[in-house]
Amino acid sequence: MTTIKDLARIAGVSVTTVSRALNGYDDVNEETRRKIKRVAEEMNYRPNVLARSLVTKKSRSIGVILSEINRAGAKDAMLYEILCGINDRASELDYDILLFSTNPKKQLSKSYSDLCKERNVEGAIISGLRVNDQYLQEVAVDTSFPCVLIDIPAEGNNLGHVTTDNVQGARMAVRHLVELGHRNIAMINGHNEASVSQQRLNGYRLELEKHGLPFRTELVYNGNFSEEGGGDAMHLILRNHPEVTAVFTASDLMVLGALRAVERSGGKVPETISIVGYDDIVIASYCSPRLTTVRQDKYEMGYQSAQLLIDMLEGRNIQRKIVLHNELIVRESTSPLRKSN
Amino acid sequence: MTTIKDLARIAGVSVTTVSRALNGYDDVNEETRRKIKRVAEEMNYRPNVLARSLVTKKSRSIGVILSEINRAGAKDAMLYEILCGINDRASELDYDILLFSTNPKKQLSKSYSDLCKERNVEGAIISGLRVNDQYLQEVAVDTSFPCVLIDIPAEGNNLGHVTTDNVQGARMAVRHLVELGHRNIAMINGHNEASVSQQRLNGYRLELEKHGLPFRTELVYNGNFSEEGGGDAMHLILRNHPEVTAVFTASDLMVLGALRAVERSGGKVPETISIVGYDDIVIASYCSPRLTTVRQDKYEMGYQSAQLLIDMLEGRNIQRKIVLHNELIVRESTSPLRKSN
DNA sequence: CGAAAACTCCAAAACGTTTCGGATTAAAAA
DNA sequence: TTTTTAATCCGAAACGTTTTGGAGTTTTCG
Repeated sequence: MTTIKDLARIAGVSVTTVSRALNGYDDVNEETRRKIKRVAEEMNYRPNVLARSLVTKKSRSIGVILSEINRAGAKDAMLYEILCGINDRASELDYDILLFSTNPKKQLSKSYSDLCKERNVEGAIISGLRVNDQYLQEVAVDTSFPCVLIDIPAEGNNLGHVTTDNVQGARMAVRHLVELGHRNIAMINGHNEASVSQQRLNGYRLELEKHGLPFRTELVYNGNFSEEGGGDAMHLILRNHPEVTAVFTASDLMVLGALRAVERSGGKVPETISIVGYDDIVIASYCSPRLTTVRQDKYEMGYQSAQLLIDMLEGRNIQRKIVLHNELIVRESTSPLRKSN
Repeated sequence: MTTIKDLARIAGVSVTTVSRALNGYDDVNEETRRKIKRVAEEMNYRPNVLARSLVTKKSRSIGVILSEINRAGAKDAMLYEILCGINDRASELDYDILLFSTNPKKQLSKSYSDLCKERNVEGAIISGLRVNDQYLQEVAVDTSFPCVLIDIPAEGNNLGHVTTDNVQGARMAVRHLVELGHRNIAMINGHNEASVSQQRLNGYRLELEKHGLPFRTELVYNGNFSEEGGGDAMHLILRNHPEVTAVFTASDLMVLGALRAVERSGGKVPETISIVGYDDIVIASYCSPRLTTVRQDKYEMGYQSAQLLIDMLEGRNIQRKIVLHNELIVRESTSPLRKSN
């Protein structure tokens, strides 16, 4: 590897001058600069980022912490799309991405922020934390490290936050069902430690009340955001609440499980029961029936996260909270209430 | 940030001793070591990886170059699963992952290997390159940089290579169709610049010949690995070759498009035409009909890539070529040839 | 008891950059 | 002509580690 010293020697100038020439300072003669650039080109010189970062304290890299990035995630590909967005924007702005995984072993010995500091990333984007994760406290307290959280509301000095409007999303879903004539609408939620669950539940309640329908806690089941959990929840709903003709589900993945449960019980979607999901994952438009769902733009969430974090890193003072809108996609898993129900 | 100097000062020893104590050298008194460790703990000391790497020349990080990591990839989530595998193994072995994207702009100004050298990764895993990519030459010539290629056969000093047995996979698919009674079997392939396409085509031909069936080039269409391309190819097959009763397709994604084309033409899968896909992407088991396909273990490919690269980095002399087996998954998109065809 | 060996420790150099504070020379102004 | 100013350049320090090559003690052994 050729270093800046080699360049200096060959070009017959000092190391300082090479550095300043290559970095575009204006106290170097244009002719000298040209010569240095030529030599650098010829010798295929690449500055060593480690050395540079060591002195400038800027690594131009950001950490991406995706909790539970595992094969199961392939089903909804949510993390993938978020990652794509982050990657695209970061790369446009010439930042590199360090991917941190958090396997259980590490989690015990090293906190995320230690991980980040050690690796000299300038900031981090974090997704998939539960609201009671200990790291949240850590990050909120330690204001020295810039973070952007995805789908976790948190205030703090060096904290940013991007999410979608989950209340609005849930309301759209419920309104759609109400407009189709449904009155007994259950909900399959994720789990209580997810901020999005709390918000979607809230939206569900608000929209019901707006239409003068009672909010009944016994109609809300948690499916833990998993296919299996969704199936179990649906099973309970069918068994315990035969009056229910529609259910709002907090993720498409859970709908997939619910679909099976309905089938097993001899019912049919949407004929005997309407379901609206959340996320608009890829499978949603390929499975049968195709899912009516609330689309979240995961890619955009990633893209905006990267933008926000880098804005923060570079000292631009902008809105630290970004809320994206959702969109209701009507497909085949919902239909008007039939008299026969 | 507390540095090693701070520790030395507080602990009352030299910087050297702190370094050696923390790194487990045995020329430091156990009592001294304990004290140093205690101080380090108290001051929440984290070694600066930049500084360390600068002198050791080891960054304990690997680059992952996924060409075309974009939202479209969410459909098959292949890259995601590969990435998961890489991530899991790398993290188990305590390596960090630097994610490199290759947008067209950068590609022109900087080659992958420059990118890697500049960023001081010790080696790279590369996926998604076409066999005629200029970087392949680059990488084959420049033996100084350890690389593992996924699905690209290449020999070289510092080169590793993991793939699945595409010939065998294709043969299984075709044999399955033959055993179902089909005689006129078309193929929808990817594109000619993909190594896997070449191999699958080869497997298709070999298996046909084994069963005494003619290999007819006019029955092979390229669908460019895209849903749309698969649809177009299927359209042509249906129009030009009404005798065809089964098609082997080089990716599930293309099957999805083909399914639509069949539907538009008034046919039905598998009743009027049988299709077997490749990859076993997530959608394959959710779409309708569920896809008979050749499963590749993408996660394992990633996992093995990481293992192989790190073996190479750490000087272990092992087999540089890893070929995983595929598995035929029979679902609903294939059925025995009917007399009515 | 003296020499060798073992045990602890450390100063300084090195890694490849950037940056600070001038120094030298040439051009412009007085 | 002398003084300012502008244009170029450079030496040395700094970033936070690891490593080299010893040096000073203490222990062991003949």
